[in-house]
Amino acid sequence: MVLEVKQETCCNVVHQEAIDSVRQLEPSVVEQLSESFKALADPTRIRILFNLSRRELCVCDLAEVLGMTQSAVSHQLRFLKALRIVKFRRDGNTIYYTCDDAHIIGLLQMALDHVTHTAAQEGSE
Amino acid sequence: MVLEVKQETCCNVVHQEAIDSVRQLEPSVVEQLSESFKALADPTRIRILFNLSRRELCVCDLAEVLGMTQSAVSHQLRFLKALRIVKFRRDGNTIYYTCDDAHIIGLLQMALDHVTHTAAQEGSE
DNA sequence: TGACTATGTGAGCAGTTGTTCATATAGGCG
DNA sequence: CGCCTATATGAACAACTGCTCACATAGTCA
Repeated sequence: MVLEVKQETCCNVVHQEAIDSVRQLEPSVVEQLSESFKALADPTRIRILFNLSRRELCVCDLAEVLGMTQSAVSHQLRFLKALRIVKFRRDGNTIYYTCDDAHIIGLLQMALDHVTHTAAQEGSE
Repeated sequence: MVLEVKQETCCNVVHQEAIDSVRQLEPSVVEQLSESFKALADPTRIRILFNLSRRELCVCDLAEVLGMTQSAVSHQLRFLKALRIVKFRRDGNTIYYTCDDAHIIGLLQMALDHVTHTAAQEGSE
């Protein structure tokens, strides 16, 4: 019988009590979390969501406001639609989008508050 | 003199008052926002930050807890260090990391509350 | 119906990301 | 010093992202 010298982990200084004490998040929860944050992890999507949380806009309006092509905006809206973060209604040829996802808007607002608050603080220091 | 038929925007149904009413975020603000969300937009980083917000852990501990290589964890910690989201202290060969970034922890907690709350709701419906 | 318009979408491409592998660094200890 | 260990890091690579371009779709209006 061979005495196995298992090098399972990167080192031997694993603090067992520390590891045991950690509450692990469920994989599905972690996935959902990262999905939410991914939606907000892009400047274009942040600007789209910020605008759509304040008023209904059609794709053209968004393209104009963001200074981007209609196609680029449409692709991002598709992404946000798939995550059910934005809603839309059709009026003739025009499609109006909105964002009433309280969760996403909450995250965005919280981060925005922090950034503007921090900036104001640094300005007064 | 040629009559220019400029097709500047994607269409002509741009709602001018809508566009004028939009308050645009400053580019630097948008960058800061997306930077924060990017930090949380990856399952590995979410798990690292969640653990480090609850207790101090060394790289080995994290690798063990996450079931990942020391190298992979170290690369992510480097990323989080660059954003000043995690702090560390050296004790001999061992380096202990923590996360006391209230902003990031707040975002993570808010999203976590929403996910677990939503899951609980759906379970009871 | 047919021309026109607003939006959607697939392919392609450059840039980014997250990991692995091999190796470097840096402290501890004999 | 020399060897061991914990961590850091550069290169490489596959996967993913966000955009552009060309074209498809679907509604309007004559």
